[in-house]
Amino acid sequence: MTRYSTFCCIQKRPPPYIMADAITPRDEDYSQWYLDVVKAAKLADYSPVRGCMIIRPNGYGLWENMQDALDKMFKDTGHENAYFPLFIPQSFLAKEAEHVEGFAKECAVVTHSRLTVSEEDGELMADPESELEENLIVRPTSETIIWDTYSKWIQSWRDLPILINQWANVVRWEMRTRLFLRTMEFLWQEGHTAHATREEAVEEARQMLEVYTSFAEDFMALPVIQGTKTPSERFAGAVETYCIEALMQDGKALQAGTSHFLGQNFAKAFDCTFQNKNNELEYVWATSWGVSTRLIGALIMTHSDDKGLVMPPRLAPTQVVIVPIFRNDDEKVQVLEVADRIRRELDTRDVAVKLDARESQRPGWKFAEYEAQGVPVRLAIGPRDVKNENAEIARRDTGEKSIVPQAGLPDRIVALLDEIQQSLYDQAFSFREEHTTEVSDYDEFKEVLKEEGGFIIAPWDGTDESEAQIKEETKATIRCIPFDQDDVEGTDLVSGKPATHRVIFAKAY
RNA sequence: CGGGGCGUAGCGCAGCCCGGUUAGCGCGUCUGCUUUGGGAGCAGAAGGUCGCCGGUUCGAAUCCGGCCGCCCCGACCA
Repeated sequence: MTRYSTFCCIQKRPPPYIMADAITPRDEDYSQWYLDVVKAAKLADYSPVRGCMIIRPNGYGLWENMQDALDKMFKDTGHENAYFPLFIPQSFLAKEAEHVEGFAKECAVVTHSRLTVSEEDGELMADPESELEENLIVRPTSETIIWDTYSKWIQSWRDLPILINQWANVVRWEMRTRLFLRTMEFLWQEGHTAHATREEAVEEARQMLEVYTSFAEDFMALPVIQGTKTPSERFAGAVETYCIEALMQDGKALQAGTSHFLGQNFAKAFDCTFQNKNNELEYVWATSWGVSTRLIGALIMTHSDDKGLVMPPRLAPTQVVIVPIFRNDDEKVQVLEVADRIRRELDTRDVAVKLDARESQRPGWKFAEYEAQGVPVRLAIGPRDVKNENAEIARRDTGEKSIVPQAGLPDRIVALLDEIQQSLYDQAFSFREEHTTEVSDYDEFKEVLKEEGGFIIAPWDGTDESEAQIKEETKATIRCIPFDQDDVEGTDLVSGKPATHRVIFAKAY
């Protein structure tokens, strides 16, 4: 159908030039590269409070698109949104033994309700008179307040299941923070469901892991491996934690989403029972599942390059930017007419398109700026293009540029966005394949870990001791036990005992 | 909590060792003209209680003491 299907590359990559926001190359300092990209792409800023971040419009736009896609998937699987409070009575957290142990060390505690001016030094201080009768904690996660509530909502099997999600912020007082990857306050969604049977709850937890997998792969272009967490990596209070694990460009693993089968632990802690069809009183079965703004960190570290952010088209707040080029008013009128016509055409095709007609910045500046910000496709239209009825297309992922006719441009762009989406996935998938190694002995394990990192598949005897020893000696942890394991061969790397599972080891974020 | 680094203009830094004109440079900002197909050029301008408190001194960004904050690397974690 498309008459002009051949892209002609008219120019190679431009030589490096001095950039306003220089980005440290990845192979020089990966950690600094990440911070430079976040800054150059205007995703986030540091806040006056250590460990917190200001999410800028570019970053928040990404999050909004993630929310839209996920929210639709949650609704399609029967969930409803609700909102539970930020403040939780301190006593609630103590009710589930493992849960309190897991979170007690990182809770922000509210002890007073007002400020007053000190008589001694005139400084503002918490008013001693206003000390709360019971401390409040800022939610690190909402299981406790939700199960307190569910215990009031649920009496009968007729009240089940409850399938609720909430979009919220949570606070975990972290020692060491990194923008998006680990911040003291972060945005997330947390699903909390209540079920009549164990089977149904397990099925729910597995279903939501599938939802996360689809989201990661189809929207983020992020290939992930599904599996189960080992007991040591399990969520505090869960019976089983399922996860999706992704591999970043530096060879480190990142947990991209978790889904927990909570058994009856929280039901017991909050006395949440129901009468079943046999007229027996039974504890409710639970799940919880979440993904956070950390996914933005995953997205950055999976696709971006030394020129800045690379966004997958399906999540990009701006998918196409049009940069007009002109030297005088005559050219301006002609160029903008064409540029705006193309903008409208793309708009009717539901392409998120932006025409940047600002005259305060020059075209070259805009090229660099949108590349740093990761906009998937750039169209440049100048006097030559008006005359020849062409446009210049540049794709962010490969840097490829081509001159194409204006006729049929919307179709071409829509197809190109899909192509870029797929190409990003393929590239990330190949990278993961190339950096996944199967080993059978400990020396080989250490060698691979040291030389190239990545995912290392190895036999494990299922004991905490082996896992702990390997972590102690190499810093690598078991990221997950992949699903569907039949015959497991080989022996544990350190104990030499017969393996019970083949697991994925990696250094992790 | 350990190790390292840093606080001087909106941002990035120099000056500090060896105290002494009016605290300087780059980027950015503002004005004007020329420019505009890969981060423009020239000319001019604005912008600072040198992190905070105290001490030494005729005189402190600089020396001394204390405090505070932030970033990076580790231990802990999504």
